[in-house]
Amino acid sequence: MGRGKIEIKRIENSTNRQVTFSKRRNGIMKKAKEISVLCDAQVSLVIFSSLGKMFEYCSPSTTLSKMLEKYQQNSGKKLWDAKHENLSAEIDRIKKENDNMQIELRFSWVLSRHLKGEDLNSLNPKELIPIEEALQNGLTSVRDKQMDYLKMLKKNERMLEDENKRLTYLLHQQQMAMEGSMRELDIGYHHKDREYAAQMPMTFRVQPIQPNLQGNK
Amino acid sequence: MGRGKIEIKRIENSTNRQVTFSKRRNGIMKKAKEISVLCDAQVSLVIFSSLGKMFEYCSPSTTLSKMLEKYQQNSGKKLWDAKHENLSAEIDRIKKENDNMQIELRFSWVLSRHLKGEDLNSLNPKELIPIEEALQNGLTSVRDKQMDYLKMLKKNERMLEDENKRLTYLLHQQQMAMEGSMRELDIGYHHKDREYAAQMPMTFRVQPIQPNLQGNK
DNA sequence: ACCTATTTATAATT
DNA sequence: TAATTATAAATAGGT
Repeated sequence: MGRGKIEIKRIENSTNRQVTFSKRRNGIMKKAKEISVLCDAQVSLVIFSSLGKMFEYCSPSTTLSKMLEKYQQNSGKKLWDAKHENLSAEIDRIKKENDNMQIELRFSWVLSRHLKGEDLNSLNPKELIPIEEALQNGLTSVRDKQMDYLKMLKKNERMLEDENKRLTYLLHQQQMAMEGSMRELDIGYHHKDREYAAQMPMTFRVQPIQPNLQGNK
Repeated sequence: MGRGKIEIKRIENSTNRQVTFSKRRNGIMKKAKEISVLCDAQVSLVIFSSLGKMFEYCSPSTTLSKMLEKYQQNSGKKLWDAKHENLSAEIDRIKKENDNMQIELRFSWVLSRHLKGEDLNSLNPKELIPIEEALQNGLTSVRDKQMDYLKMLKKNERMLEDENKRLTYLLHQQQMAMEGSMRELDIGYHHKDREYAAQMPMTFRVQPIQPNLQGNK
């Protein structure tokens, strides 16, 4: 069917192979269409080239999905049931995980409730004891922690107060020094001290800090 | 391609159509095989005759399932619709549920830990307050419940003691009555009282109950 | 991609 | 239905 007869075996020359593929692909597609029309048949044809490019034909009266459905009915072979079973298994796995978590959650939830003193009627006196202990311990821990925080705050406060005093003192000293040197340099402007102070940037004005933290004796 | 040219349209003569189908089916199958071999291509071909008979070709290097898998990847079309979609949706749904539960579980777990006085460093002082309150309430509830049980036990104990006294009294009376009537009926057997008592069923012997419950004053 | 000699497929006939 | 055969169609190799 050409200038020379060819053996049906892989064409080693890559270019030739490509060309032949293209020609024969067209040919087979055409044949598929023709048999569909002439013989009222349903044809589905999927071709992948050696480079992975895909080509497809499906008779106009149907779809690939329908064809495959019929295929399964006809052949008894399962095309997507493997996938299907994988998914089902996945579902089972996740559901199990879910159940376990639900149990854990329920457990944790019940414990929380008991620790909050709720739903105690479901417990017998013996079961109340560890709960009571846990609560006692919890309360102790929480109060210890609060005490820690308190101590920390007070310590901080003290440090800030000390630092404040120090700064106040330093600034006062500085101010005194400045006023002193000004008086020496320019006695005439002495009466304008208030104006001068008003022009001074805020950062240089000395204000004793009023801590608003509540210290208890 | 034959003794005469034919138009590509449905062959009305049924026999001719069948014959043509058969011939062309062979032809197309052969072509499919050839392109597979010559061009290193993968071909899947499914044909249904107008009477529903199925014919199939698939390149030896692959299977229909694999081809269809590749088809889906390549085309983005979904072949295994409803069932598959449903399962996937189910998986998504359950996974979401799972995630939510995990979050809840984590939350509940952290709360439990806090209520047990663990991991308190992750809380700031403000957050400690509700925990402390919850613990205080919990402890109160638990102790109330314990007190309830105690009261119930003591009440029970009292009731049992009273009942005991009553029964002891009744039995004693009965015994006295029996001994009296025996003495009247059979004075000669009076000295065999001890033997008689030994043959008496245990249930009729009066024993004062010794409660082993610890009553506090 | 086009051409065309040649092979191949197949429509009509037996 | 199967074989035959004349002819249409497909295509290999060349340009």
